[in-house]
Amino acid sequence: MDCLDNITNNLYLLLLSLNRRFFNPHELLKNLNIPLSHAKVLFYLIHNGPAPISKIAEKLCISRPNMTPIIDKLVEGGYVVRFYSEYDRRVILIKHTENACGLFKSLEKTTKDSIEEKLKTLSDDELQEFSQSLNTLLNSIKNI
Amino acid sequence: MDCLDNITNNLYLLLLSLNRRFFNPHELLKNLNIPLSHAKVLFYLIHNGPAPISKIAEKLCISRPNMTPIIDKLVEGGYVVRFYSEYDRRVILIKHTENACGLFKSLEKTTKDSIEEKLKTLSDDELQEFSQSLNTLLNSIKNI
DNA sequence: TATTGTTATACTCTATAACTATA
DNA sequence: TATAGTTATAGAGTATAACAATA
Repeated sequence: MDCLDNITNNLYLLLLSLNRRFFNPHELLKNLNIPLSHAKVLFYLIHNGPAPISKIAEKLCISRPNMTPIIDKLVEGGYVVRFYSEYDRRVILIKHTENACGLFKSLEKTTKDSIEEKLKTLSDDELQEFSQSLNTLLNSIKNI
Repeated sequence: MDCLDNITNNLYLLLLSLNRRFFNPHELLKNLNIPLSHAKVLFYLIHNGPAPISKIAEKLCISRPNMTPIIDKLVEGGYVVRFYSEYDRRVILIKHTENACGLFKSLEKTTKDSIEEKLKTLSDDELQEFSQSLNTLLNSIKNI
């Protein structure tokens, strides 16, 4: 029976290996050719839906005053739109556009193509075993 | 038999999940309370040994002129030292100190503690299965 | 002539305090 | 009085071109 320490260490190693050999989200977002903070805002909106500026700032640890130029640039680029809340006229909500989705879709495709290239170096048997283990991990992680 | 597309997609999902639920190296380095570029230089030196300034700059995609203030700060903090190459007097080599090792060691401990906390929510059976799958993945990844 | 590291400088991103408008 | 978003502004990080020392 592996002890918890050992498993923890292996999971730590797995993360480092995956991030080195496949991709890490930080390097990935840099490939969008927009500042990292802008990319994080788009990523947040795509995964969480429209949100007030203060909420985005709080969740992403970006200071509220800096949100103004960030949103300005994203509006300029056609990646988000501003609209007032119906319930509180102080609140401005931000919503991502189809344009933003397209940006991330193409990034996802590039990444997956690169992963696929690397997986091809495994034999069929190895790949099958790899796939089963992958499914087990994904299921366990859902329970955490 | 799972197709390659499917496996690729699952690996992509695994990376995103792990980075969200456990840690991602970028967020991790931010916890060092030094700028990300400084942390990356230290990480590079610890994993690759002493190196000339231009080489570090090239590998980490940092412009050479910006290396000067970065190294200055790291020297100030006692994390690295400069020394001249014996073979080429133009070259200044950078070496990390024990101080830098300590910084990363404590970061690693904090991270592993947090991972361990999360793994504790799994049942013994789940944990055992998790551990086996983890080992399989680590082995396959070595072959990629 | 080419390369290493530096200086000078302008630009962008970031952090803090103070402001307005709404509640 | 408290909150949302903005403005103003200073500071830190980054990118480009030009420089001195060495090869």
